[in-house]
Amino acid sequence: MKAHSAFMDVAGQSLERLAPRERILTTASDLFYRLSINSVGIDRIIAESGVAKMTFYKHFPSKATLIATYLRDKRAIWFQMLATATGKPGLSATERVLAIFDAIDEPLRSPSFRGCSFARGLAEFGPEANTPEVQATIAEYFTELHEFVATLIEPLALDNPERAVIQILSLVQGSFVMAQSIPNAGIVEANRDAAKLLLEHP
Amino acid sequence: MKAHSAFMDVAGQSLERLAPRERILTTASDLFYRLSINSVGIDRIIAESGVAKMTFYKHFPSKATLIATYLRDKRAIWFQMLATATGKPGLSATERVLAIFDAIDEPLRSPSFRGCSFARGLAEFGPEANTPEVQATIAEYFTELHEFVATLIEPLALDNPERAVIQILSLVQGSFVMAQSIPNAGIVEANRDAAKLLLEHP
DNA sequence: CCATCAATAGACAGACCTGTATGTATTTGC
DNA sequence: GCAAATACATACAGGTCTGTCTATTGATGG
Repeated sequence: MKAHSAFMDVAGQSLERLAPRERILTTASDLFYRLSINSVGIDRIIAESGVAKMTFYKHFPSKATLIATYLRDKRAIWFQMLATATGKPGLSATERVLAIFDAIDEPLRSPSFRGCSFARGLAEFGPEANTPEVQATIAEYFTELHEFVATLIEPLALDNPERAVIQILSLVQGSFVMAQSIPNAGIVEANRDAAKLLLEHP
Repeated sequence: MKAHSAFMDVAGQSLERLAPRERILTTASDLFYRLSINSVGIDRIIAESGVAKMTFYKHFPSKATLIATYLRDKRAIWFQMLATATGKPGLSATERVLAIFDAIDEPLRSPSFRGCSFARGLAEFGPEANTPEVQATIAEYFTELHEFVATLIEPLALDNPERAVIQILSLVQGSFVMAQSIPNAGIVEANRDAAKLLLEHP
């Protein structure tokens, strides 16, 4: 199953030496995120990843499968990052929640930041779309994120934990949108302050 | 310039009796919002609005023009609603800000709610798109909304008014995203509570 | 009543879309 | 080194996309 041997001799464009499946996913991820999913065609992904069309369709039977795989990869990376940030030893329960904001601060300042892939996915593949695999992947992400934050908040023993979860999630998603519309402002800092107040206030 | 005479005799499907331009806009608005902009073609809008293709292109020289018009109409309706809600006489400065949440509560509970048209527009027409008219319309919306909230918050004479503006806007945009991902929850109520605390707390 | 303009119907161009088919070359495992 | 799997290039099918063109019908206003 391993696809590329050990040629670590020189640092080429990295993409050139990847296995076809990885080249496709890397290219698709870049294009889907920079532009949008519906506006990027299979032909372009095939051309830019330097892969034959039949190779593409061997790895991904349809574009919908590629999209779902793209989203699942994004989800894995994002939750990995979240788990690392919130799981650092020595943090208080409140600090674990606020660590979410610390973790997203830098990415959101990047000029290449284009928002939350899943909120954007929802914008393109809503309830009336005919892509159940994609819609299910998006729905699962939001459920999982909700549970993740609920678990973080639980030890705080708040009067209304569900309300706090909604507030934190809204501040996070709101940060993602705002970072695109008014860049270079202290958006995450402001919303971290808000989260802190909400968690500490009775 | 007037296009339809006065036949108010019977209440038909309302769309049938509108002038072509209005039929196009109504149909496009419905499809763009329910599905997405990129996934709805001109042909479908023409077919569903019951208009000839040349009539469409007479009123809207390109799809981009239609999109921009659609967004400008949405913006006008939305700001009209905001102005009405926040401008009611007898409200305190804080209540005026919170009136935003009161105003969005019901729409967000509707099963047909599909998020903020402009955040979704940003998802489809980002910095790398080749549709300057659309991108400019979206950017103007966010600037205007920012200014609107800043004006509402100004009389509160907060220590850090800009931070409060970001927080309120984030809670609003976050509400829009969350309402799609976990429907039927008290999202707006939770975020109204958050806004209240943020505004009243030092 | 007639000229003008708006709207209709429908064909068409050329590009792009997803997905398939047909061969050829290149790795890879044994 | 050789057989088998993998990836390559390319052409093609059938559909959809935006936008143009022609020709006809219908309403309006003087």
